[in-house]
Amino acid sequence: MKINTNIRYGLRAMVEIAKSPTPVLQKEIAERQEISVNYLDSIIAGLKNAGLIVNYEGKGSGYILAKKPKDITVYQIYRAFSPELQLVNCLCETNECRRSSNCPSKDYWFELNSKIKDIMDSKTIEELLKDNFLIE
Amino acid sequence: MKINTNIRYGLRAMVEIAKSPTPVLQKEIAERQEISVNYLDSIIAGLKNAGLIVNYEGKGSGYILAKKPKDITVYQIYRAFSPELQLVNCLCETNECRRSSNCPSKDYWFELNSKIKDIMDSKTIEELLKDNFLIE
DNA sequence: TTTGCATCCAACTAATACAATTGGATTACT
DNA sequence: AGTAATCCAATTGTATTAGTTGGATGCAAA
Repeated sequence: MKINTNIRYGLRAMVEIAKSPTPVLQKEIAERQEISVNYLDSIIAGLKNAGLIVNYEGKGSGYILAKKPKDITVYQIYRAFSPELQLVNCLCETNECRRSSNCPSKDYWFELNSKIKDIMDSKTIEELLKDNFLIE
Repeated sequence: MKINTNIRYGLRAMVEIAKSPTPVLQKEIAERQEISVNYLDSIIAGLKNAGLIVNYEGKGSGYILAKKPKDITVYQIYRAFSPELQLVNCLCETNECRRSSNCPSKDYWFELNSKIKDIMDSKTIEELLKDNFLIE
């Protein structure tokens, strides 16, 4: 069970954009977060595609959040790169196995799945920054 | 984010053993759970190695739980096949990156990591079976 | 003591997923 | 036109995963 690079970098990029008072260039995110500019390409694409960030062209260009930090959750970022969380394949009706209707394991994985989703969906970028600010 | 086959099958095997009033042969687990006997080899080995099941030889042989169902948690089964849950590598001190001390992402992953561990460690085999029995 | 199961164990393979790079196309401001 | 940034597709190398194969070992009934 791991969090993959898309999501890790995606969250870091979002934090970087959220922290900045002015629009941020991809290059700047890459530098500040020490991520390859090229690799960041697909990360930015994912975030943009998911409607989490927008960019303007021309002078003073760069990326900004598409919504308020309090309206962006970690799960939204997760979803920018992956389909709905599905810890085990049999949680999806089309992949159910014959034992499904009476399977303690499946029931448990479903429960865990929901809880993880909840934890990710109840944490916003705003809270993330606030938590961090308190420690500094 | 996925639950791998070792752990899925491991949990199913544990449930199968817990449900049975008498010791269960590997072959029986395989049949009842529709898992290849051979593949089950390594699953059983993991569970046994972790001290979750034991087997006796001779007549009436088979596997039984090494502890009471109420003392076996899902996280123990997880641990039979993997090191401690570590959603992202930088949670481990030896893999920390330079930004670590002030990284909102890391703090969040740590929090999520703990919560997932808690959810897995607070669910016992006993509860798993009880929950399932209520539905039937 | 031989035969038959069942467990035990290591090596191997095929398939997939992951992280990351490359190279080039497009866009739009200067 | 030139430059810088974004956009996009294809490719690579590596690691992980799921699963198979084949055989060694141990025990007990015949």
